[in-house]
Amino acid sequence: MKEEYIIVDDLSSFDIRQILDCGQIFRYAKTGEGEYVVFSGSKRLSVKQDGEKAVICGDREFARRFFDLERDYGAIKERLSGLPLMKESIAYGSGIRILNNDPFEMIISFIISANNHIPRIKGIIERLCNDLGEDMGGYHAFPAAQALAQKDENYYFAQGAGYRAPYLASTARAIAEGKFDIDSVREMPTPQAQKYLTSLAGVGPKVADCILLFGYHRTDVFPVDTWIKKVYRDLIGEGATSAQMRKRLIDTYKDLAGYAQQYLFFAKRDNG
DNA sequence: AGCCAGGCCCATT
DNA sequence: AATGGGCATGGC
Repeated sequence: MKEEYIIVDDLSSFDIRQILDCGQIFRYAKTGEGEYVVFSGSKRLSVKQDGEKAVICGDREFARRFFDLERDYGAIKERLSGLPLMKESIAYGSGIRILNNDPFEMIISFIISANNHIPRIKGIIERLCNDLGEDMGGYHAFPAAQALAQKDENYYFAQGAGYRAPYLASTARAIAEGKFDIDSVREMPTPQAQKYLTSLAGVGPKVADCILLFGYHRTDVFPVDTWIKKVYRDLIGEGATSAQMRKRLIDTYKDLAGYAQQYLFFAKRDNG
């Protein structure tokens, strides 16, 4: 297999550390200073970044889409910078990009993420991949729905999924049996897509928004988690429910809400 | 040691 | 429609 790579020489909107650490992906590892390996579905990419450029090794066409390289993040940040709360968080996470990750992987991963710690989420997902994912020669793919559907909730308990175990078994089965059609989500307006996704066990409003944002690049959503609640309380005030926060934040940032959410989330969680 | 984590489900009101 | 208790696990 020939060695393919992409060079990103404009780093004004590309920082691999920020892209990976902003909470949108769980399968990656730091392999050195400015060096990372990243997994999505059955793919593996490696990235080396210094002060001048980033080099992405792996399937070029896949990488271009995965890292959302066609999109003008300068223009997005320019538009957002005039809106409330944005200036400082954009300055802090100026190299963030929203990945185009695999929808099924996002569904399973964010079910596991509910009320959980990121290091533990990573561990559970890694165990599932090693155990049930196709051996790609040196690493394992994310497991197919059919592989996950063959396991029952006892298995997921044993992998450390806790009370999410039955959700994983149920959702994997629904998808493997074709009762839930992952591709049909693409055709749905966002509210309908959210409603459809929440029909899956373990998927509520927040997890659905994460799936839509990271798996379908639907940016008119705003996942409200504990970190966003902290931001909201600090900057706006007490008393609002998650649904009220979500509505107000989408009203504020509109079609760019998903981007705004990542800048706010990362600045709060990474920087405090 | 106890609090908390990228919340959801379900019973109750 | 809205609210609140319960929940497995392990990092800190």
